[in-house]
Amino acid sequence: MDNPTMGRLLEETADLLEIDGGDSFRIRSYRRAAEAAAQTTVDLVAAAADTARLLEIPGIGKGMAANLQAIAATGSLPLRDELLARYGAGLLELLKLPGMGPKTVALLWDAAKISSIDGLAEAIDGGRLAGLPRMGAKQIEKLRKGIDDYRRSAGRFRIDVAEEEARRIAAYLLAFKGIERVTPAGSLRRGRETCGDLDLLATGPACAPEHTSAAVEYVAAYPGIHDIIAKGENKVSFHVGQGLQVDVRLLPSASYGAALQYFTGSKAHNVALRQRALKMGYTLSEWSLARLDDESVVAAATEEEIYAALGMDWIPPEMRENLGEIEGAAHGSLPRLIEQSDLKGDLHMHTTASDGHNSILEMAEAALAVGYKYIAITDHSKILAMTGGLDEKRALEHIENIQEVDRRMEGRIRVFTGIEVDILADGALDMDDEVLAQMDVVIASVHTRFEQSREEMTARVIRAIENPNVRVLGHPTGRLLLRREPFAMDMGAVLRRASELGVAVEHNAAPERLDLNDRDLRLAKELGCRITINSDSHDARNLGKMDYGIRQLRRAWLGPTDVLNTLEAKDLLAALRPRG
DNA sequence: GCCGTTTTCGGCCCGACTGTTTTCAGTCG
Repeated sequence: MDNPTMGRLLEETADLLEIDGGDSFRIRSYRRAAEAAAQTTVDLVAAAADTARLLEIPGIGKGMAANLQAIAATGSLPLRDELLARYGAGLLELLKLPGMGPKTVALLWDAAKISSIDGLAEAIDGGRLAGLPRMGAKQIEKLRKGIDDYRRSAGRFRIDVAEEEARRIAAYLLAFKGIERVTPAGSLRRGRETCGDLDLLATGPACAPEHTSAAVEYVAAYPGIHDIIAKGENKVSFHVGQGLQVDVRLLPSASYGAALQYFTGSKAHNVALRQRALKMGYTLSEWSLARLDDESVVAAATEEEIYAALGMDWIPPEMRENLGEIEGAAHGSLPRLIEQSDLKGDLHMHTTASDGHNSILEMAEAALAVGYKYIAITDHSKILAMTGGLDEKRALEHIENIQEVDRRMEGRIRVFTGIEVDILADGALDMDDEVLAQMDVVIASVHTRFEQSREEMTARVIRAIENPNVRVLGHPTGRLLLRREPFAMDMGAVLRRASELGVAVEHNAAPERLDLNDRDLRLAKELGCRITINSDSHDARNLGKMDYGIRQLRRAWLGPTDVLNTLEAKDLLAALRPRG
């Protein structure tokens, strides 16, 4: 079992304890320990034999060390099992609904024995919630909408979750003699934000036709399998623990390229490509590109050969949505897409001054190690009290501390001053202008939710970016992927105003956020909006982890010149909207 | 349940919003 899984068990135990009405400080301990388990670099299973080693991890005491040892030994935690037996796993799922916390879950359980999302939906339809404490018409309507949203997103998995699973399975497959290559296809390869299922293509001598049985058995023995859906000659389908469906296909290397092309999609891209093939006298399938007249194979082993035979440049998977890439590839006019190595800095990160895990110096050192030329330190402002957000006095002190580190780095890396200031309900900023005017990078972000109409939300954000101190609009849509609906606003109007003002719009690279969706990013590019991609790191170890965000930018065809933080440090501040 | 003392017990991130509450509980960031 890996550390994140152990952390998840502790986190679920905390949720169950909260539903159970347990001591809030004990619950917090479980959450802290869950976080610690997920974050630590210590291999917990290996360390389980050595209690002292576990106790060195902050947040792990004697009780939690025993819990971790129990998990390492048995794969489960007695307290969690006991609570699960009492309440059922459905309650954990209920907690995922927006506006649904442990108290409400407990109330629904106590008063109506509701123990799952389906049960809740039935109770709402049957009118059984009316009359319960705190269950007015509005509340019930909110729950109904929450269920609809949840069901719509259920079955899809965040790209980083799917990719992590793909990595684990690929490592397992590659350990088999005769499997030489494993490639994820489908929406994961195209870099979509979420994946409905996972397509893994494997090839090598063990995948040759009529010799696959040993490899098929090996795949079916993957330890992470929850249940097997289908097992055939060259394909095994199964669910893994979290419900993700995985299809592993074993393919001969001779047709690997054709299969990769076919299973990468998208459907629209493939349809258009096959039409082009037909016009040229070919037929394209998952096995090969072949001549229509004598069925002789023209290309099949690699994607490059196939696209070349169709008179096209190879197309990066992120572009394969039939949005003009086929014509571009045929004319040799596809743009060069941005790559991680183009980035020279990161303008959004947190330190221990608010809710980050590392000091300014540690962030600077980590950024240097990643190869950046500059960073901006942007801790939260005071309204986010829970994060230890900065008030004016602390913000001014923070500026001095940042400048001190900048001096200490002696030009090896520039450390810019900054803040992530919250946009209040009326569009005012959560900090005095005189203080903001002293910052290099002022990111204005929406965190706090108000019941606001689309018009009010749009006006709120536009008023904020009109403040002359604001240089970047931070994670603009407030999207937490698969969990909450976005702040509803007119993104077109916001992006248009931002481009007029010269305010850069951030694409937050954290995989749970990925703020701007494909459409927003294409619109931003169209409008000539300045775009910056930032990690929003709360931990030095996340600095430089931009791959998911970069892939979103690539999906919108953005190149190095479209993104601000490909600039050198000396050009960056000038390129940002002039201050004040 | 953890931690750091005040060294074996008491503190543990806080403030704002929504809906239902007629004085506040629950959720969120």
